[in-house]
Amino acid sequence: MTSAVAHSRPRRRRKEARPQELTAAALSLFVEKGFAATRLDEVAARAGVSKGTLYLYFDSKEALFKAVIAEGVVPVIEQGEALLQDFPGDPVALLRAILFGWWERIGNTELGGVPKLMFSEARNFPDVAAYYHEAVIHRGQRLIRLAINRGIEQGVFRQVDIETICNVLISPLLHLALWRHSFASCCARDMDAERYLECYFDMVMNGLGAASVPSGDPS
Amino acid sequence: MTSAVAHSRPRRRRKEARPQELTAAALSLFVEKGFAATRLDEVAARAGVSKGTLYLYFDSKEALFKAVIAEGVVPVIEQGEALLQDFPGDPVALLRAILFGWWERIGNTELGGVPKLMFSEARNFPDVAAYYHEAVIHRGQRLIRLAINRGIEQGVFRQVDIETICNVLISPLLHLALWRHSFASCCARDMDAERYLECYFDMVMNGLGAASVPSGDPS
DNA sequence: AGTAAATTACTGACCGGTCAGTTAGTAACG
DNA sequence: CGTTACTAACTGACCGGTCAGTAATTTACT
Repeated sequence: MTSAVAHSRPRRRRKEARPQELTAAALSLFVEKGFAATRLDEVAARAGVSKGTLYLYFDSKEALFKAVIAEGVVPVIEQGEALLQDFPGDPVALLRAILFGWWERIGNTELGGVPKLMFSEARNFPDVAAYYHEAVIHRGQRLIRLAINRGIEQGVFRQVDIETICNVLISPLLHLALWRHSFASCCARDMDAERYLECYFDMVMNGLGAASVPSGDPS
Repeated sequence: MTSAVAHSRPRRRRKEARPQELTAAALSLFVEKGFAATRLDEVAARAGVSKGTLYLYFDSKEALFKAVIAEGVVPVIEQGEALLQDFPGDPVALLRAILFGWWERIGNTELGGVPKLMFSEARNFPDVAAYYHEAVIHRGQRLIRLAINRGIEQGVFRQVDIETICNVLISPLLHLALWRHSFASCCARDMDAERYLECYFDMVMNGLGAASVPSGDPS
């Protein structure tokens, strides 16, 4: 972050930093108000520039959308792949690290609004959807699949339909993230995230036939 | 006899049937293209009337949205409540009937697009969201909760956080429905529903500590 | 019966606001 | 000076909502 300077907003020339600032502003607003409801004037304003400037760096609103994903979510997937690569612990701990890692780095952050965005807009922007599917979903599924596979090989998990189960396993996390970015704001009685996650992981481990490990707090 | 103009449609007056026809058309289009992207001209056209007529029956686009829910989803919830009332079988069969019933009557029909609609638009239309939460979500949660409770009382299910687990249980079904109305259209081969449901219910039953079908699991 | 008057379901052109995208021009550098 | 990052005013399509008018149907009267 650049130190905030004069309020009078002198024109600044910061070609290097602009794209990052714009995608950050766009992520916030997309998550907050939805893609369609976000005006590009707002995105530009929040990034401290005019709408014209935005168009110097991105060809269209859709291109900005794609950039938000590429800068925001994809790096987290890469972190996950690195984690899998050299993970020391047992399969239960690995699976836990992946699922709770998803929650910590995506679900429980501003990025948690991205799945909602994607479900909402996939039909309207098939190109973006295809990119997201390839760069995020597919790779995320692979992460979980490999972790479960490792567990089955070691006899820690029972035999399951690996290909399918990764989608089942991620569902409750997605659900919680979707909830937070939709109904949560209009329902006093909220889902308690901590309780939800505990209940969820307990359920998953029982479902996989692994003795439920009394879990320390994530983070 | 070249009666020149051969006008298109003769005007028909069908006051009774209109609201139903309009909500049906609206459901199709909302599910197909999303709420924001659906133009009221289209809805009217599909129902065989003009946009002006639509406004004779509904005050606004939002009112039409609410009517779509009230006519489409709420009756199914009521069916579920009737099912619970006088269900003959054991808790496992009851829970199965509720969850698979949801899939058959909502997830696997046109109504399966409604959850996506709601997650997408809840923030933009808090009134509709509040109505949906009260008339659908809350009552749906109650159904599952009662079924699980019955299972615990009879010692068929293990002790779990009932309040929380109903949200976990419904997640994979929601996920599948969301998928079908978003990425499915842009990803050639993905998510076989039957296989998914089988894997899902097997997981749920193991997670609840009830031996599903096959494995001679002790205790 | 016929037919005129009254009622009501319906139409479609129109309005006003919104917003993605453009461009002519301005300020900040070297 | 020239180049370039940037701005602000602009455009044009789009769409929710309106309303003056029209066609279908019923009622009233002969």
